[in-house]
Amino acid sequence: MMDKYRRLFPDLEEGLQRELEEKGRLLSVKAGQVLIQSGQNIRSTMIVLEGLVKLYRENEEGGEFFMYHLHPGDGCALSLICDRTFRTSAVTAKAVTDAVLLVVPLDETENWMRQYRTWYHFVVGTYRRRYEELLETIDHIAFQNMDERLEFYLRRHSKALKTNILEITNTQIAQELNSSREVISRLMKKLAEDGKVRLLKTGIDILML
Amino acid sequence: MMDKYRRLFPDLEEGLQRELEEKGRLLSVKAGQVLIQSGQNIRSTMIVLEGLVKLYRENEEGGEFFMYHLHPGDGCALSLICDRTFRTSAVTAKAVTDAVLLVVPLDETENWMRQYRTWYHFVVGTYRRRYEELLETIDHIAFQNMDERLEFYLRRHSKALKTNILEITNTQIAQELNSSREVISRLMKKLAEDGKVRLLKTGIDILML
DNA sequence: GGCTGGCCGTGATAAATATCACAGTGCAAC
DNA sequence: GTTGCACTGTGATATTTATCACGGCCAGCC
Repeated sequence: MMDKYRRLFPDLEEGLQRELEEKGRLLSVKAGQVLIQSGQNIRSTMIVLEGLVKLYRENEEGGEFFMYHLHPGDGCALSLICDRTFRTSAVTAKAVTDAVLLVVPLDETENWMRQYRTWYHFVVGTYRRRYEELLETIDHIAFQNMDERLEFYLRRHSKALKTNILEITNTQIAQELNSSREVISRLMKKLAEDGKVRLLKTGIDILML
Repeated sequence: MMDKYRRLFPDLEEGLQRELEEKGRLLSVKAGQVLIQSGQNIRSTMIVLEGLVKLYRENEEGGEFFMYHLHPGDGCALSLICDRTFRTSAVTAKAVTDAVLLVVPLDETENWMRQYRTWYHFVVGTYRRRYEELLETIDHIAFQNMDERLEFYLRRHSKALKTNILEITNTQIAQELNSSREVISRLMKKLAEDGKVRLLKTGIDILML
């Protein structure tokens, strides 16, 4: 299992590699399992080695809002954020598929930052990518209508899961876009009429990639 | 002027302080001046020493969207992001008031990251705070209606500018919230009726803090 | 004075989205 | 089979926001 690193991070310094194996803890989780909940006090960060994790934002009234996915090799920029006084709203991480995570105590990482150049680049890169994804997300809610946002959502998920066929309910999509089932249902119908998707008994076939 | 640091960053290591004075360049800008535009290739980062800077997101059709302010002592998390291939939409930074910036080449900062603990904390802290503000912004566009967003906007700006009286036009607010002048005008009227603001000839008196 | 341009307010209307009510379908449990 | 449950589709309607069209106000300028 430890050789997973080598594929995901081919250029690790030897020392860092040893430290990761020593201090890191492997964690296997089932699809659907919640990894980080509301303002939990997090004292470790995690890196996805296998599977897919999704992050979303929650508010008081149970609304949730999809932010982005973490793929194998991605770190969680948020774990560096979560150890703060949090308000009622929060960030939640959930495994989309079965997944394997590498969990590292935050005490270690501060030193690695100084000692290992590749770790530094990894952290900075992680922040940068998450930040850009958030910006992209903002673009979509700020500037686009539901139909465009829905298309984007489908594309994004189809890409993340590497499949044309999404097994996902309209209800779920509505939640993650903070819309309502009926609206998604109607928009989906239009997408089907436009030949952009095909509606299956159970799932959606994305044709528009 | 260089003693500005001491107030903003009282705990700098001596070495870092010397480096900042040596490698950093002071830059004075006028209110309204644009500091970072669209996918410019940025090779230096900046720290606000005096004044107020605002960041917003732009899209193709000239829409803009206010993200957050930078206050004295705040660094620009984005300059670490901007040196990437950018799409048509981009981030823009503009001085709200006359301002003084400290500009530091990015080549230096990577070393400081390893050498100086306070710099490390400064950078991580910067990322963390900007990230949180983005999340907060997302909350507002995702979960709230215009009236609530407007209130939040007014509060935020009044706090940032440390004044109850905002000299700002409805047109401008509409742009930054990606709405339209008429909508803001009507909502503002309601806010006035509710006693939350007072509309002056030129400006808005915020009563609701 | 009489333009002009920028701002504001407002009614009328349109478009986008949310909500409500209800019926249908498939499926699993009893 | 029938009951319950989760999901879906759809019409009717309400709410929110955007757009259009207009007139008024004020400051700067010729």
